[in-house]
Amino acid sequence: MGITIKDVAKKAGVSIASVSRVINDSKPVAQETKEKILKVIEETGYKPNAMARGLKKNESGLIGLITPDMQNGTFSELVKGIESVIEKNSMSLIVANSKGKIEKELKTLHIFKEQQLDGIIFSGVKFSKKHKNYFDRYRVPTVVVSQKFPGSGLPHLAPDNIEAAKTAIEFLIENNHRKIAMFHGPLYDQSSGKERYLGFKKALKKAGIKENSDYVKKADFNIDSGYQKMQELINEVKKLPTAIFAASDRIAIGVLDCCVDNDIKVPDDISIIGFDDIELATVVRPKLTTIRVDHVELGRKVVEVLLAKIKKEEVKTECQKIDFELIERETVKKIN
Amino acid sequence: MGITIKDVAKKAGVSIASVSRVINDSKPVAQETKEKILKVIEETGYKPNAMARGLKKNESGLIGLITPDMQNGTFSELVKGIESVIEKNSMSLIVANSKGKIEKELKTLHIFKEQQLDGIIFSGVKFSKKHKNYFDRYRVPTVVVSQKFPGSGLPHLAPDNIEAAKTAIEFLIENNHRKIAMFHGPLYDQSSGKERYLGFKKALKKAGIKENSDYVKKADFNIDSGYQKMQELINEVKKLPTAIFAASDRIAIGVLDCCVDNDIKVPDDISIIGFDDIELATVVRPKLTTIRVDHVELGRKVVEVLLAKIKKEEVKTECQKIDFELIERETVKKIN
DNA sequence: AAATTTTATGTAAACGTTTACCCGTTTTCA
DNA sequence: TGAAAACGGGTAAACGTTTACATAAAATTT
Repeated sequence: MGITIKDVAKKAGVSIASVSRVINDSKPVAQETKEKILKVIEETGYKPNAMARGLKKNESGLIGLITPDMQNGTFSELVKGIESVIEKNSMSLIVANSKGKIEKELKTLHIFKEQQLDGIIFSGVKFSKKHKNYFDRYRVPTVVVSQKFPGSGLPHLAPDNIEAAKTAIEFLIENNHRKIAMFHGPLYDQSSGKERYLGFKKALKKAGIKENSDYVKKADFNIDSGYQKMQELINEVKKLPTAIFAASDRIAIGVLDCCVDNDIKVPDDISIIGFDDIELATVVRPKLTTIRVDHVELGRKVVEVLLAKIKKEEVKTECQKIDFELIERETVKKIN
Repeated sequence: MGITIKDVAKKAGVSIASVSRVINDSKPVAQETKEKILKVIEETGYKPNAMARGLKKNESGLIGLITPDMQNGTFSELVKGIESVIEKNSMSLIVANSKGKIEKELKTLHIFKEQQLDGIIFSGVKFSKKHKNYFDRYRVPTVVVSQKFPGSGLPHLAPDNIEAAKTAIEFLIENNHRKIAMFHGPLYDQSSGKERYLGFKKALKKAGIKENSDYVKKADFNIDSGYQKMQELINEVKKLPTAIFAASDRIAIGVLDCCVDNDIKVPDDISIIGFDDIELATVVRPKLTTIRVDHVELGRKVVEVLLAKIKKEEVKTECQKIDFELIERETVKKIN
């Protein structure tokens, strides 16, 4: 079928060893021979078979990414970052969408194991016993992104959610907001949702503001959920807060929608601040003030850590922090 | 290092052939032996090495997707469709982002070739001589998605852009719009941009409306470009059209933005209709009337065709059409 | 009961690489 | 000039599978 190293060797009148040596330049080969071989490779369009090579060298040149959600908006940035460094090392990326289902995650991990992936970038929602079993059993180099999985022993990169949330709230406080609501995400242990909530509490405490439990709601990270929670808030509460901190831009946009439908003016009647800075944030009117996390950089760093782990370098398992930045747009009112 | 078929065989006291047979159940094995082997596999957590298998069977279980843009909004739907059927066949998906750069595309194709991918889903912007050379030389099963590449001889799936565009325009005409503008995309031969433009012309002709060349502009498929072209239109033209057909939702949203900034009311002063139905379309206010293309289905069908091609079944190279649907929302005014 | 078929299993040769090991030439240097 | 070192390149053994072929045992037929 395809052209193999043997064909090249024969055509060039050398041994396969020599061909292999020039391909990988793993050992010196006489200039003349080298050129002969290169020419044949050029002519025949020979490409080494990665499976054979992988079998021999025990590496596949493949990195796998497991994500709960490709719709996410931050996903494509993350991948951009990942690809940029993966490519430099001439590896390829396999993506799999787990939809947040543990079963799907585990299944994908199995496939990845079979495919002999060199490393895995794991972005899950929850870290279960089953995950732990898996990672303990098959020791594929893995790094976790975004979420924290305590007890996994896996290195882990994420923005400093606590600090970032604190920054958002402090911004509101600086602008004289006192009645601040928060719509946080699911509160799994050490999840980004929880951390953002912690940051919220911390900032409030520091400013000596008492948390009002009527103003705190759990949402899922999507638009509909944001809308729904806002509607609940409007129905339940006598006096609306002056500002709402949403744990994601999607939630924030749902809130915004709901305000429009209820004739609540943003930011005049109520201020909103989001998290992530996805594309939607600039498309919506008024444009969303939010916390921007550099997911391209996140992607890059993740792969760097992963590569280090693959090379068996020592890698610290604590969280590495990614930069964030408050992006001031149009949804926060400066109160006098 | 890892557990191999040999280890399993030894532990179970059988030959590796038997183990292989129960893994693939390629030949009958006595119930008793089978159970013994299965037990050992269970205990050891043995996973067959896909590289070794691939080397032998000459297939990798990998499908590659080359896309110019993962940011696209339709991308994640496409992948969802692709994954759903890929998964059923226990294969995996490799994605690569070409950013529309031919060099990157070619490079990726080379990597895919090395990795012995079983098939390629190619979504490019332009089909060059170099692409042709490539596909002629390495005959990897490939199907093209979205764009049409005349002369490539590759099977190809896409929505019926001409009909879809025609439907959009006819909807405007039914609602008594006569002065209709179009912001189309790049007009490469048989590109989706061109086809949508053709549909526009066709509908106009059928209704006996003369095309006004001042109203036709080339945009790129993004928000900024839509904004810019709209601004040009406003500056250049004495009398604005009553409706604008944008070749993508992103263009449409740029137009919408520009209208807001110029105090043009949508849809009262001007109507807008988009194409794709990405998430943004429902987030923007007023919500965008658009042509929805079922990209999940597109993804599914693409893989089905690809799988057929991999199995060397005869596949027609003509375009296969994907359903579309006009989604009426809030940006088109019904004129009396 | 012998001859035949069926069934279950094992043996060994591929698949296309990389690489340890070997050997013959040439160069270097005392 | 001869011994040692350096160099270039070949041979063959792995890597972990699948599978054609062979063979022994069991089941079936005559």
